[in-house]
Amino acid sequence: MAALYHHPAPEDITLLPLLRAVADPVRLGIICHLHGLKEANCTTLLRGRPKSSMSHHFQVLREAGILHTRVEGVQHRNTLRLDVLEDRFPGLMASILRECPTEFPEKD
Amino acid sequence: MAALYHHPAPEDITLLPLLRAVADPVRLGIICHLHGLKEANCTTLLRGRPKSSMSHHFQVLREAGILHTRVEGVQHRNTLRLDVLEDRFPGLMASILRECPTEFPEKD
DNA sequence: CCTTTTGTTCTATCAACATAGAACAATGAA
DNA sequence: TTCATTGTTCTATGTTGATAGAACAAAAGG
Repeated sequence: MAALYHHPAPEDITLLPLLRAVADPVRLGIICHLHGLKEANCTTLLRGRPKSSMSHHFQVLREAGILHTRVEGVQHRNTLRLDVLEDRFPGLMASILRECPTEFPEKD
Repeated sequence: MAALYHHPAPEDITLLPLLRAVADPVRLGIICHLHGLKEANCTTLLRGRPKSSMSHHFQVLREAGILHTRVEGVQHRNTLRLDVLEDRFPGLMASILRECPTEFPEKD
């Protein structure tokens, strides 16, 4: 596994990549789930999807500045960077999280 | 031209299609420009792009519930549905419009 | 009627991206 | 060391969607 992840600095988080990252049903599900759980690893949110797919989505969210990954032993714990995002784009995540479905969908 | 456009009712505007509509550089530019101009027709925002491309983007924005098109003679005037969007997703458009670039980019 | 302007629809093409299997890497435990 | 667990990386595949030309449609004016 990569020893380190790169988390963009707040000033390097830009709107368009952030919107593109959020505008996907699986990633929106991850966001909502993380909002509820506060912290979760990749496997916890698989829901029948392959690990490689989920790993990809976590990467997109990470590079967009939406979540932070902390390595703890063999697990990688992810949290939303809500404080940073609120600072950078006030009200944006709040308006999205307010709409949070319901349930993180199973695959299919 | 189509005699009528279909504008989704506020309760039929959902988050994911809205985010997908906004998460495009050209459409984000249209939104920001409309925010400044209050009203504009398709041709006004061409910026060297073909009409068919812009017409497509206006359609996506319309079907996502983001803008309203009013036919006036041969021109179709577009406005943001800010009141509806604010009602449906409080703070969302505000946080996006706050980031409005700058300038609507020329093609290339 | 003919022409101009505006914008849509049709169609094709191309690129970006989501999906997913397989191999690999890293940690911890037996 | 050996094995299991976790997650990444590589690679291929398939689908979605943006781009754009061409034909079409509707309105207004001559």
